[in-house]
Amino acid sequence: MQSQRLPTLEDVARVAGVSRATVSRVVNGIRNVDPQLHQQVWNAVDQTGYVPNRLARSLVTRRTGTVALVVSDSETHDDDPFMSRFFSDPYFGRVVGGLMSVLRPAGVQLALQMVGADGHRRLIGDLRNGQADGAAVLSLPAHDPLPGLLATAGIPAVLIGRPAEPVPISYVDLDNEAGAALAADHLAARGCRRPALISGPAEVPASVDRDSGFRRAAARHGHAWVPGATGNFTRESGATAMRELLTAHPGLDGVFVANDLMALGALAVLRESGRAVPDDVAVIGFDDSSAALAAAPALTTVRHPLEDMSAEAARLLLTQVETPAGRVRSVIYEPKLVERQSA
Amino acid sequence: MQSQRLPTLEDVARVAGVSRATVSRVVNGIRNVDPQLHQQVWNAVDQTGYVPNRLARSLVTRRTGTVALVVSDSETHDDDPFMSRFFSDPYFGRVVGGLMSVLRPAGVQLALQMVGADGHRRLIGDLRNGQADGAAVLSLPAHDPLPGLLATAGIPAVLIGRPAEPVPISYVDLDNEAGAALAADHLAARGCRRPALISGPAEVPASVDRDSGFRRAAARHGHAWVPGATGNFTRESGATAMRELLTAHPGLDGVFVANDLMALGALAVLRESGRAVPDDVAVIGFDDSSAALAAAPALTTVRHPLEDMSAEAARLLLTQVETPAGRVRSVIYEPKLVERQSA
DNA sequence: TTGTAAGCGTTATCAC
DNA sequence: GTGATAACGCTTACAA
Repeated sequence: MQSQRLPTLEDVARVAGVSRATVSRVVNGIRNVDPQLHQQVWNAVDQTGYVPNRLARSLVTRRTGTVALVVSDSETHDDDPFMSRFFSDPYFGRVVGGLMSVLRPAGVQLALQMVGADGHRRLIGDLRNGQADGAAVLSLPAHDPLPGLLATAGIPAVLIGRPAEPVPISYVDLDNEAGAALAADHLAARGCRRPALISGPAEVPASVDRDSGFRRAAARHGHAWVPGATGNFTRESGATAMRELLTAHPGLDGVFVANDLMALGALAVLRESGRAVPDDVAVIGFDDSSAALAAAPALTTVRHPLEDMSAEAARLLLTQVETPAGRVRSVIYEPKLVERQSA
Repeated sequence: MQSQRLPTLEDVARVAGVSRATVSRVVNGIRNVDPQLHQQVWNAVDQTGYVPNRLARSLVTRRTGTVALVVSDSETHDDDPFMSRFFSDPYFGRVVGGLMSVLRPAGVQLALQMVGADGHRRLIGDLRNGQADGAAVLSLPAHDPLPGLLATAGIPAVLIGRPAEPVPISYVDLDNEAGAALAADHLAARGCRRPALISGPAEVPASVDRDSGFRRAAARHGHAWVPGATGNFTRESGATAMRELLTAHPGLDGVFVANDLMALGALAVLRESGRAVPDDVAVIGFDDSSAALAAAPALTTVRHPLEDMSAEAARLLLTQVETPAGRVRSVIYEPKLVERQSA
């Protein structure tokens, strides 16, 4: 019971008693058309239930009204399901929400494109072919060639999170170093004498920045060296890292954790170990995701305005789509510390 | 500096010294072609950097290799930003992850389609026009006409969460009533004498089922009536509801909350009020989302295997795309109780 | 202002 | 096996 063929411009034209071209003009709101016919055409559209075929339209206009959200698939190498981890991280949802908040009013749709190391050529080809009008790219592994490929292909694109190497491509980012410094300062101000650090994966530029930002600021406060452990941004990895740290440095009295999810894990381990937060150990997270409020005690954290950043990314992207000649631009957001109970 | 026109089949054909048709056959892996030419063609493809144009292809094949993830926009009427709320809820990410786990290996892409009450006709039209091969639809408001429209249009589609009214359309769902009953039973088994209930929004079928399932089971345990309050699935609304409940029924000793996020809010309020969980008040959530583990104490909750369900939804959808004639099917998952510390 | 006709890049149906 | 050629549904010069 396949549904019937849909009415086409041709059908509408026949009903309205005009040519295909005229119907096209009316449907696309082009002025030069007799009000009389204008009306006839719209009637015919209603009568036939005509809906323009976007594919056909895009084929000729080279515009799709869609942008791609490109997500790197490369982390899949950890055998554990990358996808469920990535997608259920608050990060993904916040980005989608932010993008949609400007895309939707603009009538632009979002297509999710997961791309592995092998898929680059295909992706670039699809984009150049007009599969989408542009691409928003989520934080990639450090040396991913994608930004460069997009740039040289001249595809409207914006990165969410700076590229690891300089590339002539627009991006939005947070000043991660400054954010981490805020955390170090706050810990120092509370009087922490033995701060420690739980970092994110070294392949992610943001991790690197948070790590160096914290260490640099800690050094300013007289801590030439800060013990650290590394996680992969999941709650579990945060717990593991905290355990390591506690074993090696039982006397630590403050810890900066590179994202809230890992901080949650750290909090749980501290509780198990009988340490009070913040009195015995102060904990500062990063992101101010929903996890921060869920934590007990509520997490002091560095606010990462991801929704705003993503919305801005969408605006930059849309601008680029309109004006492909435009300059490469970057927008850097300033983090701020959200003081709650954990530090 | 617009990038050049991409090579087309025609270009490849010229380079390979064959006809367009032959190139098409080779690229699409159709057998009847001389191994000699086969090689020539692939060489030409490499040499030119040819990538098939999906739009053009889809226009004729009526297949896009894309499915739509349809999200209702209707909740936007609460002025507060629906999008950020919806997208940052773990629900969204878990669904996307589940869908992708089967779509991605199948080489199928996902396009996000937000649709308001006005957008139905357009959406159906786009889908019938072959904008996507099928649609996965996320839990809609109770009386949304969309499922019916999809069914009568004969569009391959599957609902995640049952339709409020019977409609000949495939869906996956959780036995929400049974899940809520599990919670009621557990509370009774712990010896709770004064259970209470925090429900989700009445427009969502799942809320209704959890509500009725809990009440019915509570009745079996001798609680003819259970005091309740209603939230909207956000953490804050859970806190508010808990406050109401505590004011009206200070003696309650157990509460079933219709999702984990609201349970988080409830937990915070109970803590503020000086009540110990689970000793003074036992709390059971629903979903077993990441929030459940983040909670302190860790949340006892009803497991909702959303990733599995979404993966199954994707499989059902793909099957329907292959075999449009196929039967309407539903798959109902059994919930189970995950005992942690809050009850 | 309106119509005619030439594409957009594929696939698919034919003959050869 | 392979190559013309007609769709697919639309936009857009160019004519009228």
